[in-house]
Amino acid sequence: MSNFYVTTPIYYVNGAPHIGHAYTTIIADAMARYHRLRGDEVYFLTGTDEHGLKIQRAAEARGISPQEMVDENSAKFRELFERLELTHDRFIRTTDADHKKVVEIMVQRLKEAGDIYLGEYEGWYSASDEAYYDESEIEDGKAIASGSEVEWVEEKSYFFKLSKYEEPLLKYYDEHPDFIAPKARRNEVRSFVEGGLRDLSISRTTFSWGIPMPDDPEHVLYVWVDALTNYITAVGAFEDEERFQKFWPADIHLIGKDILRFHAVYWPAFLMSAELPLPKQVYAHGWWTVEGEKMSKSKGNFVDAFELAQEYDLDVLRYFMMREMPLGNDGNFSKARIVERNNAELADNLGNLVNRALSMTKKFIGGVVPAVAGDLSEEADIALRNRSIETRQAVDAAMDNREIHRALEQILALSGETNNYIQTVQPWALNKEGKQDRLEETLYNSLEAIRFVAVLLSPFVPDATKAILDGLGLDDEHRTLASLEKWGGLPAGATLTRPDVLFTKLDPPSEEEDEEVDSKDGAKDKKKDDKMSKEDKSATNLIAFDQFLKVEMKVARIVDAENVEGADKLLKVQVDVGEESPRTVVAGIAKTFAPDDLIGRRVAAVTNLEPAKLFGIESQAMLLAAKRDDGTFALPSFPEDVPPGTSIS
RNA sequence: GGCUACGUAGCUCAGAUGGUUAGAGCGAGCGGCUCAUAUCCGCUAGGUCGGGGGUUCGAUUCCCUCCGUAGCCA
Repeated sequence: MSNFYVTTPIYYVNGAPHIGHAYTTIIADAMARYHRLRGDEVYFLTGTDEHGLKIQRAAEARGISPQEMVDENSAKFRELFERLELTHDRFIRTTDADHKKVVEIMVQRLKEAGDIYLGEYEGWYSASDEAYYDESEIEDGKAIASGSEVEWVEEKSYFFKLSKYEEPLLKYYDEHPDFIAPKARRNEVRSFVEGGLRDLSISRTTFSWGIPMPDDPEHVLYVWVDALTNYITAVGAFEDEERFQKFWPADIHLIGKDILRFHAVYWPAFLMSAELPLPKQVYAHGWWTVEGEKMSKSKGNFVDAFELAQEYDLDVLRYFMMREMPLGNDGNFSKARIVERNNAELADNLGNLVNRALSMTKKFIGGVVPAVAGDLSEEADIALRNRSIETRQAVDAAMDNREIHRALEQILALSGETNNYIQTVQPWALNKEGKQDRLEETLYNSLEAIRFVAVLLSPFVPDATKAILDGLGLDDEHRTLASLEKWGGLPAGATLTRPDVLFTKLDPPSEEEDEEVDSKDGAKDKKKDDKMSKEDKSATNLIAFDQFLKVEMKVARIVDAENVEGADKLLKVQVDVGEESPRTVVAGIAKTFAPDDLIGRRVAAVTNLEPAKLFGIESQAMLLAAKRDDGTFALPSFPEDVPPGTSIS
């Protein structure tokens, strides 16, 4: 048993939570739950970052106090995390009293180390980006990168001697190869630090919504000292030494890759200066694209986290996010993929496994977990047992390596293996043959394997697995990782209750929906408008003119035609569409036309269709024809004076 | 422009410190079972392992170069 401390970033409360916030926090939650299952003492921290000029201005604009504003916005995050059934131990806010106190002490420490001095800061500043820009990054009074307005600002500022920590940081990275993960990120940070570090401005006088600089309240602390310090506030820094010892350093700071530098450079430097231990790992995860496109304000395709939670079952959402995307990679949030994984892996594989095993137990032996001899002798039984125990170990290893997707892969593979086992031992046949003892053995083994699956999966898919474990009549003791060290932990005698459908199958998105998403351009309007117009269109079956323009149609002269062997409907046709050589087209009109009827005719062809293979022949275009009710075809024809390749519109 | 990754079956990805027939899941095709949520099981598919060059007895795995993609930096 050990301790495990996991953090998410604290989220800036200047907007509504989106999919990225949900993702990070869900991962942290799964890690926390997993370690609890392992018997570790866990502390899971998340929260909100609430100071800064942006907030101050937004509050002014609304005519409310900054505090009111952040209370309101922070509540949204808290509410979201409740909706997502997350199990954080604390939701910290940078406006919390204890946090302010710790920040002050932290600054004091940095000062005592001689790492803070008063200087002058000037430059082009964008309030909305909260960033200074170099002269070269400005055009027409706007930041090129973000397009936001900049103003020339000169102010006194306290600086942190970041430059002093260049060497110590590099040394630390080299001595702790896992400190920054994934590896590619480590290289990135390393080369950034190697390029030289400038001292860091840590205070501002241009706004007041923040924690005042100790001994100089004209200044408020600028974001990073304030925000990053939350990680130690929550575990009792400078306050509860015992607790602090227990959980600090954190095992993992989970972050998005956009804030890597702050966590992998500034934060460790602050901690070195304050003579505190550094976190064991900073892990930068990737971003979700949405249906293949980057999320961005300009595209208006931000996925609102509440909508997400409403649209999908929580278990499915969690499972999908963690299974689909290796931590550290980018991933694509696509409805089709969610449906696929839900249906194939959760509903068909696992859901059906549980259902079939429980119903057999009920039907064949009265729904009570049978008592069986402890020793396994059948090969299939032994294989299933070994596989279960190996899976437990593999999942453990995967979690230590932060390979959540692998862990899930392993667990679902065990579910598949259990389906396989049932297929092999065929309890229904044993029942028919009256082989009662063997029947009970096989059912017991199936149920025990299901217990392994459900326990292992419980940190990731909490609700459905709870239903399974409840169904097996298990007490808490039999739901721990420790209870999976040996096979046979499922207590006999419990009466099973079959849970309701665990995972509802979802309908795959229609092609229409797919296309709509694909063709979604920069429309910044709300989705509602979007949906409306789409509905209108689909209702009347209209397509936009530009959609029509995508179809390339040409006059095609048929130069040759022959029957396709083995296919009574198909003709292999060579058509001249004004290109160097004729194209091969496979057309389904053999029942109406004999090859000889066609040669020389000028017809219409779609020439930019994806090639398709029919009976091994690649069809490089499509002939247009009218299909009569009786299934025969009529071809259009063009006069002799229209050359092949003439475009039709 | 510099740096760092990556480019493997239709799709999503594994993998090899260089060595017999390069793997999985999904999709597709075929066959089987019937306990079950039209579920489950088995078999099949032949992908120049981005292009070219080099090192080597042997490279998809090492090196160089080119092309493409992504990230970081300027």
